Amino acid sequence: MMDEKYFAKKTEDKWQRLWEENKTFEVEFDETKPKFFALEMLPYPSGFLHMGHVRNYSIGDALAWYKRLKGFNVLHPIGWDSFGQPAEQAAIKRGVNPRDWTEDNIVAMKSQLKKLGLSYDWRREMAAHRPDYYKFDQWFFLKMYEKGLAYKKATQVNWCETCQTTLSNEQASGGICWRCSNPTTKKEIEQWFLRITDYADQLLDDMQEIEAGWAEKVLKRQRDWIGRSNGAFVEFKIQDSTFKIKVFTTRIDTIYGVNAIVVAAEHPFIEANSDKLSSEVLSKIDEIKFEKTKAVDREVEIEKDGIDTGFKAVNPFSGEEVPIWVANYVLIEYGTGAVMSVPAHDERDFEFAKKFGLPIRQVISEPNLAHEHHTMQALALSDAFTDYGVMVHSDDWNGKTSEVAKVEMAEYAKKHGFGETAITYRLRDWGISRQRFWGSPIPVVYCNSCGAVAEKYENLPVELPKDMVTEGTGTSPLDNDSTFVNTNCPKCGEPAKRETDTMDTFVDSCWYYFRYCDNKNSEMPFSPEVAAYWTPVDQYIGGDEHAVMHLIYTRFWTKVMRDLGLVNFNEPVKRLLTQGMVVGETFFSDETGKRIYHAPKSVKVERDAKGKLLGVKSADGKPLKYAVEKMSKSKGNGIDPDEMVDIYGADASRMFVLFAAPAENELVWNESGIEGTLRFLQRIWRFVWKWQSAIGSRQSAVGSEEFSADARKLRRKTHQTIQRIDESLDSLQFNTPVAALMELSNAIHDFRVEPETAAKSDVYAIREAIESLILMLAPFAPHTAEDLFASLVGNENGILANGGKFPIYNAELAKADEIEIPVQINGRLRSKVIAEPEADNKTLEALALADEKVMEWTNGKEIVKIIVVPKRLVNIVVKD
RNA sequence: GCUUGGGUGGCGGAAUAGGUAGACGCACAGGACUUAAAAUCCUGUAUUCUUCGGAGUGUGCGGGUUCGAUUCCCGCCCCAAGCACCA
Repeated sequence: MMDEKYFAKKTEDKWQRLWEENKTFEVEFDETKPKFFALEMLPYPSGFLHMGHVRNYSIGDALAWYKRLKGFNVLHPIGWDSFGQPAEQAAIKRGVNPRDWTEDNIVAMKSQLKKLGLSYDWRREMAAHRPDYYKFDQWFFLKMYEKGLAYKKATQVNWCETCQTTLSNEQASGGICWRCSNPTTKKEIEQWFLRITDYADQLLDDMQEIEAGWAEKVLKRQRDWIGRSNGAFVEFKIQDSTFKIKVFTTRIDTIYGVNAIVVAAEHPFIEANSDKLSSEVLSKIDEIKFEKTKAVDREVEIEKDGIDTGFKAVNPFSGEEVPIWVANYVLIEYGTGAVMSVPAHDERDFEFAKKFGLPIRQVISEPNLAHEHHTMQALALSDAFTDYGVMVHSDDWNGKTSEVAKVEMAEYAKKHGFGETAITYRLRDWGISRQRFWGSPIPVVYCNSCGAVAEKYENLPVELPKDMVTEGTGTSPLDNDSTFVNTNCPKCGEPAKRETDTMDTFVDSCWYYFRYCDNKNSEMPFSPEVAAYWTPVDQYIGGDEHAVMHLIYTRFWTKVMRDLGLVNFNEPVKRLLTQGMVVGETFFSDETGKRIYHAPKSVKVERDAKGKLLGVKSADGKPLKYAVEKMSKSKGNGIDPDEMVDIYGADASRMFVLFAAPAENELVWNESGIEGTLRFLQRIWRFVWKWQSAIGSRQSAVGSEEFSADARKLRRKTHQTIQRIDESLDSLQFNTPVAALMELSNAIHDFRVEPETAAKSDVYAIREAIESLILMLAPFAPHTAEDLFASLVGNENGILANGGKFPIYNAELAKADEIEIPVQINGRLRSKVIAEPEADNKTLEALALADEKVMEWTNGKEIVKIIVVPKRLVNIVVKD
């Protein structure tokens, strides 16, 4: 029997228990059913949930419920991205084992997730730090090693002194460590790489398969990240030297305008010729290098700087001699580390030439000015002309367009052996070596006679030592564990040493969701047959901070898996929803600027009679400043989901998170709104309490019996709502369906019929409305929906166990008996008339003209024109 | 600077194959019930004027197209996020 009042905790405890007992959300591979894979980005087990998680999982859970009600076999799993630095740092700081720390955190967070009542199939849980999972990180590594996709090379890497680790280019973007925000430096080290650049073109080209389901901003960032550009290499000979300098250019058509060759300070030409350079030049080069290693303040643009080396290069097209400069604006990492400077047609070169007084010669002209440029020696340019145009001052090429010349000049260069067309990328190979303990060991052994040897598959996993190994400085912690390091060569059996670097944690998240399909498999990462049913992911949900790293790596990994024959598609994720951040309100003291008040409830908010915010004061009456910031523990503006669930219940909390803003928008947390969703749940509860016995005792079918006008109106609202919510959920809108549910609840409330006196048809209409409402409530407030459904149908097993389905929309019932047609005079609303929904234009026109208010406006005026839009409006155009 | 989003009441947000702007919720105000409070219920709430019937103004700003523009076009302003010497 249901309680008269809604007790969230009681209801939620009950259904969380029942779901577990009944294995409600456990799903199996079943080819007879259509599948749906709903996936949220897996959490790092920090130990506590934050509101970003709650939002992420509420969205995913709503979708999973919706798809279940629509008859899909829904795979909705969760796992743990449990390798990585926080565990290691916590271990160092507190002297605990990172494994224990991680496992404890998982236990804590799992109970928080369960309190939210999320509909996961918990049997499929995975955790990256457990050997049964990372065994297959290693398996994949070996496969890639065999295929030449994993390789080791000595390289300058980004190094963070504070974190004592290497960082990928992405993680050290802008010379700043992504984790600790301190400046990074460079260090020469032997590192393992994955050849993601082999897949650069596919990563770009396959985007067309997913562009319908991914936000453009994400694809754009990936495109920029890969940074493919089509151009050419050109070699410049050096006067009095056998050395040549190769440059990359996308504008070979501008080559007659070259005024200098400019190289990066780190370019090998400098190293090779350092003995011939003056001390002035060498010290300038050192200065440039030094400036680069300093912390880069991104707000300030670095001024261009450089020096003439005194060497001369020869332009292979014109034969002209140009000076060779070293400058700080040329990047060693991109292209060849050397550029041809064409100030007339490149903004950077223009700025540089202006500063150092180098000649500027225009060789591309706007088509209509080409003749003028031919006859005149030079036109003063105030800016670089970077558009395509017509060639001038370019010998035999004069008069050709840039587009034509680009192709022909590259061919010419190739024919004469000093160049060729080329494509360059910003994307670098992915360095996966980390000098850390808490990661998946790279399964390679170094043998004195055999060199680097792959570990055998049967020896996987290469397990981490049980105890935390003490931190070394600058070397891998595992170096200090002799039992781990010392092994035998898998090839010759002689004593050998293990690789002690571990893998970047982004490796773990590349393929974790495939593991959900088949997480008990000990032979393979997953069975290709089972994965073929569940994957690709139908809907992925997560923050857009993963737009480049995780989402590019996992797309790459999928393509590798495809080439290994594990999957038969190119793209792992059909649709991606990038949810907005949850931000908190923070209050500052006006006097000191310090953050002093955290919980919004501990401040006094002053408003005027209309509710407009006048100011915020502390409990003791001092004025406070207000700001919106990313929620975090340290800022004290975070909301503890546990606390929220205790006060309002999981259902009201989850529902509010979905209702408060569209999923992609930033959500400024404001607690007062939750009470609205709680009130809504209580109201539905009251409906069911009030009507359950009437519905139960008189639930006979209604046949030809006439429905009252009000009952027809309610049924209309019910069916309109069904259609609306179905469409919204299908297009991943979660805020508007909640509003629609509230509207339906308002309609039920306005249906003023009492159970004792209700006609059979009224009970039928009420039952239809309430039952539909409850079924459509399930994605948002599953516990409450389950309980109400059980009470209503008198079956304690709830919606899914009773085969509950999303209600069926009936277009006939949704149609109105009569509709209100606005009537405009000269485009301004003046009156409304009531008409049959099917009324034709003539009828509507006549109705409008006969309307009293309309006649007041048309009286004595000439009617110029009447526009009738069927079912929508009538507009009468009049003239005085 | 470039790119991508976005500017609608006191607040979060609805509504665009061009057709009643402000759904739904919050907040606020008044009322009913109550000894009182909470809960619940009723009413109001863009804005100005009003003879209380209505009338004018209003979706960042300025133009345009149209019977009609939050929606389409042109030119601006502002905000947010991302990228940033990629040759």
